[in-house]
Amino acid sequence: MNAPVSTPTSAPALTKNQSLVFDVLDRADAPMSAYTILDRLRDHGFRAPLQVYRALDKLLEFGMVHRLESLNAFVACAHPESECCGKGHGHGHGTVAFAICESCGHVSEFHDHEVDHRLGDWAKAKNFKPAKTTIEIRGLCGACAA
Amino acid sequence: MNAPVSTPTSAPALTKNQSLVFDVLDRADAPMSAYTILDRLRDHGFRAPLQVYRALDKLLEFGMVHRLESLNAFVACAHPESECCGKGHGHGHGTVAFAICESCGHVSEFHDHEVDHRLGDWAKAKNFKPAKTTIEIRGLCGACAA
DNA sequence: TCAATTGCGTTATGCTATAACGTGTGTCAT
DNA sequence: ATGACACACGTTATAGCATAACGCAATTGA
Ligand SMILES: [Zn+2]
Ligand SMILES: [Zn+2]
Ligand SMILES: [Zn+2]
Ligand SMILES: [Zn+2]
Repeated sequence: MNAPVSTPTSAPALTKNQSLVFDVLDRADAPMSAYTILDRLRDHGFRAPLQVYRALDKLLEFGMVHRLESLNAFVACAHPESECCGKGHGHGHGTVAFAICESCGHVSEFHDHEVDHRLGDWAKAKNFKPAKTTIEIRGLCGACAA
Repeated sequence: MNAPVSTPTSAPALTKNQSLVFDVLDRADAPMSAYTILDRLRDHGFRAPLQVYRALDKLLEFGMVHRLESLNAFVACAHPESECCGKGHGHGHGTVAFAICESCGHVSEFHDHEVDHRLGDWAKAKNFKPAKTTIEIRGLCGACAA
């Protein structure tokens, strides 16, 4: 009864907890910490941080959620469809960058091919094998800077 | 008696605590968490995390130390001398990137002009005002990948 | 001399993340 | 069927990272 429930879509089947966590993130208009997510889901039976962290781990693995390292918080993936650099695994995308407004909390997710390649070239030159790359720009969005 | 002690160098004068924290980081061959630094300095009278965090805040402000967001840890600045993009404030440097080996902990700090400008261009196009940019590549260094 | 500023030390607290245990439920080869 | 396995789940406890709030001491510069 705890197995993932398949859906008519092509996305990975999510369990109940995973769906609940994803829905909260997807509806949010700013990054959320695991504990904030937990509080939002108390009415749905969530009682402990691990319930959130376990769901987040899977959602991260599926590429449906991103972790913002500079905030210790999470956002639903919002990268544009039909991205370049698809790595074959369906929804997959290459390295992505985030612009985070420190005033309103809005996050813009984007991909820059050139940046990606520059960093890849550096790694190749140094014989470094990248596993995961984090790019986060903190600042003020257009609306808040005006 | 707690005022900064001036030195013969051009660097900002550091207080005793700031010097102790910086020395620990400068001698380390891997990033250190604030609590690890604290433990290293118990013999020098450090008793509480705030003593470390306050010193780190200043060292970050001086640009002598960097925070690795994906590790919640700190490293002494090791960017090459005579960098481009100097912003006028002496030691100052533009956005810097880190390659972090997940096996041996070694960190390489580098600056890539092209990446910097690409991200700057994106920001300009989106009317986003960057305050601080984080670039961290986690992976395996040449020695560990071999 | 009197504020304002800065650094310091201490205690307490809050936020973020994982360890370790056991349960239930599907899957699949035997 | 039945056992082994993988996986999701729930719970309690603990570990790791960071700051709030208080007061004191020294420096600086009106
Ligand atoms: Zn994405
Ligand atoms: Zn904003
Ligand atoms: Zn540096
Ligand atoms: Zn290494």
